[in-house]
Amino acid sequence: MLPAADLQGFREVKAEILRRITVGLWPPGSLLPGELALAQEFSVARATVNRALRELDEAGLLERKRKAGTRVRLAPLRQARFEMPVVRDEIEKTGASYRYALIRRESLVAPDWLRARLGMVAGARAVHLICLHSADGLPYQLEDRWINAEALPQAMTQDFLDRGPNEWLIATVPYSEVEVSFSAEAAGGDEAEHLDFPLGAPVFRVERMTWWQSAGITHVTMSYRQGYRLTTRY
Amino acid sequence: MLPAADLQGFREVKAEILRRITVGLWPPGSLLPGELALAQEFSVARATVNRALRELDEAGLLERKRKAGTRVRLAPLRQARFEMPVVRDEIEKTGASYRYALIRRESLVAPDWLRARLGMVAGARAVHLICLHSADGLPYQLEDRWINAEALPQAMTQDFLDRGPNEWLIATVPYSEVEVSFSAEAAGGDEAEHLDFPLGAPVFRVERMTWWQSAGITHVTMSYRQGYRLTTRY
DNA sequence: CAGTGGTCTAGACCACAAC
DNA sequence: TTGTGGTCTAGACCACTGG
Repeated sequence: MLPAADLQGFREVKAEILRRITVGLWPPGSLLPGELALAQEFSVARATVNRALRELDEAGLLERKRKAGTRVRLAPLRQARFEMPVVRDEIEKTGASYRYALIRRESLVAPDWLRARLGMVAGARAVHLICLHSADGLPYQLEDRWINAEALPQAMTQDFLDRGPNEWLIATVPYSEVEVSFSAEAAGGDEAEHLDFPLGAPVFRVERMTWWQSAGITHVTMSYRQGYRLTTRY
Repeated sequence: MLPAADLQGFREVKAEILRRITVGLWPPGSLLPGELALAQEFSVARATVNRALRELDEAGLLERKRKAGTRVRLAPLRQARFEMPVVRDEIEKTGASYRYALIRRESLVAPDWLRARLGMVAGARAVHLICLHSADGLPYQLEDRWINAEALPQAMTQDFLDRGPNEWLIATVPYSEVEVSFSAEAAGGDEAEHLDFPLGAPVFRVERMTWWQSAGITHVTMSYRQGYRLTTRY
């Protein structure tokens, strides 16, 4: 091994370890030197090496076990991370003008499927909203939202005329547990009408449920305009 | 404030801080005490508080600036993280049997769109593969892959009959820069035929490009069987 | 049982940005 | 200028787990 120039911070240590993996010096499955050995080689404290290794582990490149040591993963864990901003920000970030419109608003007894998903009691009431978010006047996202009115009674008195329920919820519920899923579906009647799709055309849908303190808060289905792509790089 | 029971590790500190945010003690936009103050309150070292705050920051809940201090984000950054395992693992994890089949294999001059995407020179050759991955005999994923043969000449001599190009690439190219995107598209001829879709039906597509040391390696479009959903929780 | 990673501590210096 | 987070260090104890 070449004489190791002294590295400075955990970032450099991380980069050097990554380099050794990419050039094949530490092939998949191989055992890395212990933290102490690496710390001595790089002339840094063990905590510095630890942070570098921990971040590479979290990134899915390494596999660490006490006593067994640190190994390069045979198949690096492929994981993708997406930022999911509020629609308004997503649109305004592109320079387009944002417009919001409430299409339908109704207050009713929660349907069975919603009660099951959010864990609501029988007979519980819910607010149902349909909203359209547009970019430069063109339909961008159709939002079909249900809010648990037992958990959030304030939702009953909101008119949601000026801003979308998403923004209102974010400002109202401090923090929540979330489940998101993506899928491709055939456009239904509402989507066809408001997003200007042919009926049955492919729609990119994002479905999200959120809980707060173990109470189901809201369920939303967001359908995007044609050609929408969710992209990330890492 | 109630007398703070002494907390033990960074996880407990993190949980306590999260609790104070969720119950509204530290509302969105508010300024948290400094690391030193928190360390004293919880009777831990500043490094412990630092790690707790750093992780909450990475999770998108806090906003930290030198000199300005740590604030609760007005709108918590919503970010979703998805595990994207190799198809074989994804299928076998459900208990289903995995089957791989090579449908087409051709070696040709890279088309313009591919050259543009991967940064290949004019006239560069590429290997084009179409593969089907099945679960319990049912079509699960159709893979349409291009490999840059200039960057990976070994791809020319691989037959890809026994295992998918994805697994071969993972074992061959140590590490790469990746761009992933998700979209909903209308099923084309290949998809209709091999995934047993009606032509034009909605298909969930994942597109991925990878680079290694700034050389474009591969481009792949993966189309999933009907009903496929990508789900995550956080 | 012994080696490895996981975490904590106390103290320190520095960089940045608000004032 | 000065306060805050960002990071490093040296040392320590502990928990898990492989041999």
